Amino acid sequence: MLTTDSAADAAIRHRILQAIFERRLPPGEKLTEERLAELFSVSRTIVRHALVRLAQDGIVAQRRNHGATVAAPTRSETRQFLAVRRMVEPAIVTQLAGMLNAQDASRLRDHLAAENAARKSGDRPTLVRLTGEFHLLLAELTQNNVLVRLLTELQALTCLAILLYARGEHEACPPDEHSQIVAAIIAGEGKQAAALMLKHLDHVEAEMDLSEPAARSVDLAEALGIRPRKIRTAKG
Amino acid sequence: MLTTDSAADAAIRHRILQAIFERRLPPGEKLTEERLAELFSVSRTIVRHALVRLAQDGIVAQRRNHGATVAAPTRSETRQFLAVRRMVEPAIVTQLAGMLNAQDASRLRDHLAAENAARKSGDRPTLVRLTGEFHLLLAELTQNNVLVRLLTELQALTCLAILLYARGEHEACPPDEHSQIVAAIIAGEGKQAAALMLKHLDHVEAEMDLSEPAARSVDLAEALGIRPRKIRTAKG
DNA sequence: TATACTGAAATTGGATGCAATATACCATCG
DNA sequence: CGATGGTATATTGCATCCAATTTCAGTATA
Repeated sequence: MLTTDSAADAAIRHRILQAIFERRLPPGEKLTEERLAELFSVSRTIVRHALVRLAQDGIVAQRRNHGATVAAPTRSETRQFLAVRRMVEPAIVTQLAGMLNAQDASRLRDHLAAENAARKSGDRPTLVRLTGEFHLLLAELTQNNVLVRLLTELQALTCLAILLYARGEHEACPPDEHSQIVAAIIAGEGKQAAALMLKHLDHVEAEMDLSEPAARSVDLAEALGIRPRKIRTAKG
Repeated sequence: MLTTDSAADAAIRHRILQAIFERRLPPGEKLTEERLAELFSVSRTIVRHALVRLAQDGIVAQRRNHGATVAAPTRSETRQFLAVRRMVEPAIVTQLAGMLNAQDASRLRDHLAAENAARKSGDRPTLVRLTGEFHLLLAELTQNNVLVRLLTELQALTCLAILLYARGEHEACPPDEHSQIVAAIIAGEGKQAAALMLKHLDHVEAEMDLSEPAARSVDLAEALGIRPRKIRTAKG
């Protein structure tokens, strides 16, 4: 709205986001500039801009002289994302419960229908994408661009975190929680909707193992009483 | 944290943000790439990246082929920013009320002292900057990077909005509200802190005139029944 | 006098090229 | 056989360059 993008730039970012939502771009995946440039038939300049912007909101990580990779959020960061979501999303559904018109309600119902269809047909990638986009849809309905951008970012990052830290096989989002939330919103019961959303986010977090791993390889060496043997030899 | 910036890029963005906080860069100001490049003694490439990133989070507006200007949020957008702040900032102080250590408390007290000093000495630009940075400090104390980024953006945009829509001469933030909030946080009274923050944000909004202007020049032409006379003459 | 044209200057968008750095591979040595 | 060092390749970061577009000044015209 405020900015006029190069069309190609926006397209690249959208495709990368979609790929993340559908779990075809795993966290940590290298995003080589030239390779992307080929794939999208644009110059590296455009790709660079797209990557800078994705990096700006944390979707890709850029390390100097190492280029860009799909972000691999740490456990600590994941807890941060979810903390923010717990602040914002209950407030979103509270707001929606008081202002939803018929058309908005339809969009929500349609979305739930699409989720169920994907679940029944066993189309896993679509289901995962849709369950994620549910949260985006709620943000969109507030007509608040800041919220849309924020949730887009947080949803993508949560999606990546789930890939990294999910306990065993888990169903993207528990089946009927979305529909319960929608019901509360449409019924105008803001408090109830907020409570359900909070519980929902708790479930999302509970399905991940976010406890800090006790030891790292560094600690291992220490624990064994062995000093790392990589002694820096005289260099000059 | 996740990204390793070009030092110059980060410096440019920081300087621009500071200038906005201190109200030396008014909304709508043109940011010419080459001019910035000279000022910072870097190439346009670096400036471009900095501007893209600032545009990404709404601080500057980029219109295709028109370059970048400091953002001039509309009234509607301003209401959106404040809506998000009302969702997030009470939650922030609630969280802080339960986890603040002695060092954090000192930082808050020091900040209040600095604000008061600036107020007494009549150093207006510093006062304005500090009252804005108070909200950033709260975000920092949560040690949640997403919140820091979000608040940085929203604070800058609120600052710009105040310049555009303030009713008469107003004191950046009402004098003692910050100290009341800090007192509640340190006392561990989360509910109270949240309520005070909410009231504080209401005051910020109340000091602006955010009602939509009834008519625009566009409507004027229409209202008078005059078609814009710039009829495109045959071109080829 | 005010408005519409015209050409020049300024500015941006994007591509390309080069230097710096990291990665990968391979030979050498213990 | 594994580790180490060195070279070649690949990739990134950045500056510069060119085309496209806009803006501005000046001129002509009604």
